[in-house]
Amino acid sequence: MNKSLKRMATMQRMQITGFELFYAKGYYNTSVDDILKKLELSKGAFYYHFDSKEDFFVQIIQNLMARKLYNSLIEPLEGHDNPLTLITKCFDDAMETAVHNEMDFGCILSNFLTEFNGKNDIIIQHLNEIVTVWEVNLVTTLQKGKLNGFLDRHVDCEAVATFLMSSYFGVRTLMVGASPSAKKYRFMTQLRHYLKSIEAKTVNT
Amino acid sequence: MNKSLKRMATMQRMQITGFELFYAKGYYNTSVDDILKKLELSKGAFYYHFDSKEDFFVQIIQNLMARKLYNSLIEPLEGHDNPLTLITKCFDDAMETAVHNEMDFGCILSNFLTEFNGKNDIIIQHLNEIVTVWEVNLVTTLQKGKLNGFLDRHVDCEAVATFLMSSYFGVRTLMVGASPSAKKYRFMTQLRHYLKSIEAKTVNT
DNA sequence: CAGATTACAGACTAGGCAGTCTGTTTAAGT
DNA sequence: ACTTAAACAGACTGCCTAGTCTGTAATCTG
Repeated sequence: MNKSLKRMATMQRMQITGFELFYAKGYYNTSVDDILKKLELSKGAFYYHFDSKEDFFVQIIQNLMARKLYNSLIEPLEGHDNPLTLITKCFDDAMETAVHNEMDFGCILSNFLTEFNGKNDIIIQHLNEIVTVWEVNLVTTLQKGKLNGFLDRHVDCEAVATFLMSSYFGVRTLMVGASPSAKKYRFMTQLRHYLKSIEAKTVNT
Repeated sequence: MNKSLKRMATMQRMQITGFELFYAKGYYNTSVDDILKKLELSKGAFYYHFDSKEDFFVQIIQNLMARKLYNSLIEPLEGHDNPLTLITKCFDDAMETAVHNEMDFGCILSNFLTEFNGKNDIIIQHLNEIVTVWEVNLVTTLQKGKLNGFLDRHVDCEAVATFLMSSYFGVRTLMVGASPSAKKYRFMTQLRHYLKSIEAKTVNT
């Protein structure tokens, strides 16, 4: 096997396992040794490939978390359909995996934002970058929807994006508690209510 | 000074300082020594009054967090006015302190729920108790509002409560990032939109 | 095949952690 | 004033943690 390929493969293996454990147990609550034990690798291997635990996590953000966000919350919004329909389906799908997945610990972004807030500004910056990517995409999608006549002309797309992100972060936190599917259902009914209120008024045409 | 009074006073001092540090730095990221250093007390004092760090935190939940939740999110909803107006003002006030307070690290409940999820079931149980108190109160307030003709007859009060709690948890997480006051403003405009959509339709009377 | 570089292994260090234990001071009761 | 228990002080233990360092096997290169 090519050397640089092997290097990439090992680094990716480490990042995937690291991501799983960090997500499940939290960054500060997961030791480098925990990750290495699961990988059956040694300290030497880890610090050969990464400068520090922090550097390791930053790379996980950029490689794995960014991709995950894109797949679940950005890519589903592409296309020229009604953005409100797309957003509804996108949120529904994202929450559905949470309902059926025992290993779901809430919204990845939201969890880590909470964990690092006030503790590690560098990591917070990297996380905020991803949040911004989502926000920008949401706003763009909404604005396009407005141009295409799906949204009411008076809606503030940035405000809608903030509200949508807030509610999604929050419901994912609530869903880790009891009866996630009931909470999902309740949430979705109200989300539809809200989205309907910013829909283009067909009466006006 | 009476002995039991002194005991209470010391325990309360410890809990207040512990709460501040836990909220700012997280439970797992705050050591008992950190708290004792700020208090200028010793290990002996701490373990004389509390069984363990966990026991200490559970008491903080029951004494300080429960009270804080009541003051900021439950008590303001009392009365026979329009619950939608009360909720709007309640959220606005709760977020306003966050805007002006440098030491705001998001919603206390939401932060700790995230931190302990999957790590400490006992503490999660105690936190969920408080969340339930909030939920029950919200639902009751909304139902009363429906009876009094402020809400549309068809609204699902439990779903509204879930949606409100979600959005509040989430926006508090978002607000710890950049430009909290702008986010607050955007959030509030959309919250009003949403609440208007579940208002009683005066046309029907 | 020789030598150089890569990709690890694992012992080790220094510091932090929750919790224990023994001792000392303070204050209440009599 | 003497006793007794409460309210601490602080050294100590055992364990965990991030990161270092030296050694070694595997692999590529000439």
